[in-house]
Amino acid sequence: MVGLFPSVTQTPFRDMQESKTDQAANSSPAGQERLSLGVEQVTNETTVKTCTHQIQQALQVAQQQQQQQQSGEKSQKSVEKEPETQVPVSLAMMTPQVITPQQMQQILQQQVLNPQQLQLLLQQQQALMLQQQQLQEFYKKQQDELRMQLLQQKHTGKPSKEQMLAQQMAVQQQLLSLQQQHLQRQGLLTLPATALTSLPQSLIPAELQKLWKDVTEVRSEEKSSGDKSPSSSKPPVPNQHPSTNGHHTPRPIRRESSQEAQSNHPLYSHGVCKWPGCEAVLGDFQSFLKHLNSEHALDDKSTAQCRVQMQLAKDKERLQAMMAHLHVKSTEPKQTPQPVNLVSNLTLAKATAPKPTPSMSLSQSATAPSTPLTPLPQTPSVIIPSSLHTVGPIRKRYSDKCNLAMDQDIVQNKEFYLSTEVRPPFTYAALIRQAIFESPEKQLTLNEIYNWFTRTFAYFRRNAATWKNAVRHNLSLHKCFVRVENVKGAVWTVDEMEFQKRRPQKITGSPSLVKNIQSSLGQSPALSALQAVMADSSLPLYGSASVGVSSLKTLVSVMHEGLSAPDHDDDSQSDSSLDLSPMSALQHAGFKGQQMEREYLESSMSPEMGDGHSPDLDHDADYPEEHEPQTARPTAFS
DNA sequence: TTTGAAATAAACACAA
DNA sequence: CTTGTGTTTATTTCAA
Repeated sequence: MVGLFPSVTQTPFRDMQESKTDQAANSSPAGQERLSLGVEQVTNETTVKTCTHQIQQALQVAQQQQQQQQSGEKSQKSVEKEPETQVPVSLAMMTPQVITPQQMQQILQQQVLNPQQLQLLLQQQQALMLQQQQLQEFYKKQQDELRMQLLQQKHTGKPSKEQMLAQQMAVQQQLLSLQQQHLQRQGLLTLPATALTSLPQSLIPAELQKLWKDVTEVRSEEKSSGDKSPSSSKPPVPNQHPSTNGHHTPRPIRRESSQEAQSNHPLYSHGVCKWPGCEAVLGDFQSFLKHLNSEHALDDKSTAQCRVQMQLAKDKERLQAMMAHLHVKSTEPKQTPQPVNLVSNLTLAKATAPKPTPSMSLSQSATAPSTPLTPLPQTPSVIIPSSLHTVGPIRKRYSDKCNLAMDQDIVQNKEFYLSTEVRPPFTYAALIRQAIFESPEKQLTLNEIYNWFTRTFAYFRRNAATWKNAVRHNLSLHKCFVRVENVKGAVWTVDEMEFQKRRPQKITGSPSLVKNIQSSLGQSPALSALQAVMADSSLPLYGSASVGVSSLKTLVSVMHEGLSAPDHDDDSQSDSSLDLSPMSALQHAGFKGQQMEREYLESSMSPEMGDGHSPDLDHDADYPEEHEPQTARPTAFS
């Protein structure tokens, strides 16, 4: 892809093309972060290893802050914003944050952290350690189970890394919910004092307590002497992790309570305080506020509880990252960075594809959220960030040859395609054919074909002018598409004979990939699409996950808008609601050879095939026709 | 290096 | 005149 960049030159349409190319090229800084997600992140042990790293990060952050403060600039903003949102969070994505006392001591000695930061670190540490303990238990248990299952599989079939990962993923999922239940049941954290006593010695020596004490003392001093904390002057940052380095974990809550005018307080619902483990019943909102201020004020306990919640969130993100990881690299764990070179990434992705992935079922189900195996509704959203850049032309598609595979793919990955702007790995011709086949009458008007595209693929909700043109072009170009005139106008049908005729001609896409499909039909081309997408993606998946998918999405679309110039319509929103109805009926009842043949014989040009069919092609019209006051006219230049 | 298929862009015709 | 539809041509990219 990149390779083509410099070569694009002489055409009169260069402008447009370049803009496209830019999009593609833009996606280059890809997977630096991605690489850091190793297989081992599932295991708990690694968390310890990374402590040092974390500390270093923390130090850096702290130093940064110090410099800023010293430089006399109004540092509040940056102090609060930058470190909180950037460094630590992405860091946190990787591992739970646990700091050894020694490290803590070191920080203290270096005095790069202010007391508040220290306090937070400590609190965080405590909460996390507690949690880690619990986690460890679960992990152990689950991993044992895993082992058992794998052993069993060894007898029945070949186990694969992917399967294992999938299971780990499932485990992680389970874990998350278990964790939540667990913690909530316990009223999470009667902490920290009680918790401290039960923590593993290796992690929680008296030393730490001492440090803690020091810190709290300092803090109270500061407090009394006039706390000019950022929080007092700064508007709250929504969605911000009060995390890692953050001053004032409880800040958001406090602010909320003071500002709160509406009663849709996130911590207040149906007369019950939703503070973790609280559940206090409070008649009205006022008393809730009082309760909030008195019971959940800025204290150690609250802080720790916040930490835990944060950790839960992080774990959730971790899970998502894992899932994303599995999508991308299900064939090859070591698909390394190559951040710039899309080509090599793509090649790599392709190169790995041949290896028949026995676990296709995994990726399949993973990409199809509707599948029982992966009930996680957010599945697509994990992928969204990367796929947001409308992936440019991936010249790796399944030819029409793999009709069956394609059908299956589309069906099985319907939600995936619907929610993710991945280019479907099929040719326009194949897609058009599919669209027509899915219609009850095996015929569609042009507009209905358009609708099918937008309805079925998120990808085709952009650049309408482009792909619509392509659709028309394909309809005209290929003999296999027959225009039939009827009362209502013209509809398009598929001449399957013709279609079959051209099939053997060629197979686009890597042969091995195709072979793969042929050999096991259940496989998911979406995987390859995904791979391509991920390879193309410029978004550091992990860094981004910490930002939050939705905000990221916004960000990316902004980027996208800024870069990709001329044509795209914003028609996509409304129809995200549309649902499975037409698709579920889509077990297209095979091809009626005779019908098509007849039409074929009548020659592709005969107007008035009559038949009066198409009584109701309007199953398309049921859909809120999203978009499209949009002009199909090229707006790019004039 | 050649070649064919597909994607993309665009010009043009024509009817509503 | 605009828009949607349909046809055609040219160019580019990719993979065999």
